[in-house]
Amino acid sequence: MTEPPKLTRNQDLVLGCLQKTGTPMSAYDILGQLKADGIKAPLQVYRALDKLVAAGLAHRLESLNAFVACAGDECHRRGLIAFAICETCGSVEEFADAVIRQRLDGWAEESGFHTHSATVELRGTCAGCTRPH
Amino acid sequence: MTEPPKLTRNQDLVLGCLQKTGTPMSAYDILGQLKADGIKAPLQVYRALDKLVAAGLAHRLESLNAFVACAGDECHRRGLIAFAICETCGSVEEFADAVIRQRLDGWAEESGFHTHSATVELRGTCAGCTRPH
DNA sequence: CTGTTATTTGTTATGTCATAACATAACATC
DNA sequence: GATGTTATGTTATGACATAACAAATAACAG
Ligand SMILES: [Zn+2]
Ligand SMILES: [Zn+2]
Ligand SMILES: [Zn+2]
Ligand SMILES: [Zn+2]
Repeated sequence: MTEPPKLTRNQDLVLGCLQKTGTPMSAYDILGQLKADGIKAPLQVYRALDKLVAAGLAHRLESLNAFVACAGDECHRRGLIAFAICETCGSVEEFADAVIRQRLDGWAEESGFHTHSATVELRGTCAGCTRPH
Repeated sequence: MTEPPKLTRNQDLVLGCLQKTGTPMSAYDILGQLKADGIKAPLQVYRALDKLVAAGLAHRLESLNAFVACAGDECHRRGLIAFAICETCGSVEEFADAVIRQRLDGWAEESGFHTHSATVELRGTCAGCTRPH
């Protein structure tokens, strides 16, 4: 449905790093990992992240000031995504809920608010960390 | 219903500053405003903010890395609050939606996720800024 | 009142996240 | 190959947040 974004070298490196790690990373975490690949300055990372986020290939977690590769299990790239972030193991689950979206849209409509973007993030403990084995 | 928290001097100064301004302020914004009152270091502000947020008298806006006084119109201090942040005028509206809360709780229940805190923030343009006059 | 404990405050230094500004290189398209 | 556009490299700086320790103050039992 969406076009292949054709990543540049830096974008590819940054996305690969996020995917390999699987859990949220700060831009400086990524920078540290990619020193060997010639990435030397924060801006190189932030610029790549901007594009990846815009393309829906990565997400910014506002409550963490960090980034994570899109899980992409379902085609959620249109519409509101929620994140559940485990504070113990760092895992992130993405889920989309049409009802939540509908309620937020409904509130906006009633209030005359024009939404540009929405953030829905849960912080807590994931199932795996609650029952250790 | 909840007891009067009995604010300390610094907490009172910081809350007053937030209330007077009405729109989100960073800790350093507050610091700048309160230099005259003897507040000299970021930590004094952050410590006061921690307590105010814990008491529900102020809120942290994750997507802004900033803080705002609680609007407190309704007794929303128990349960999930959503924020609509105008990117034009900086105004913030708080609202609580039981259905959203229920959906998030439902997802958590199904997934075995134990939620410690939730963030719901909309960024966009408020009614006043959409229709200027 | 007095000693003990817990909380709050003051202060310095440092750590972490993000962007401004400007120069250069790569790439497309005519 | 000139031109406009996008991506990069680099240095410096700005913005947000906390560590660590010392001093003052509040709370409270004896
Ligand atoms: Zn995703
Ligand atoms: Zn976990
Ligand atoms: Zn509130
Ligand atoms: Zn507005």
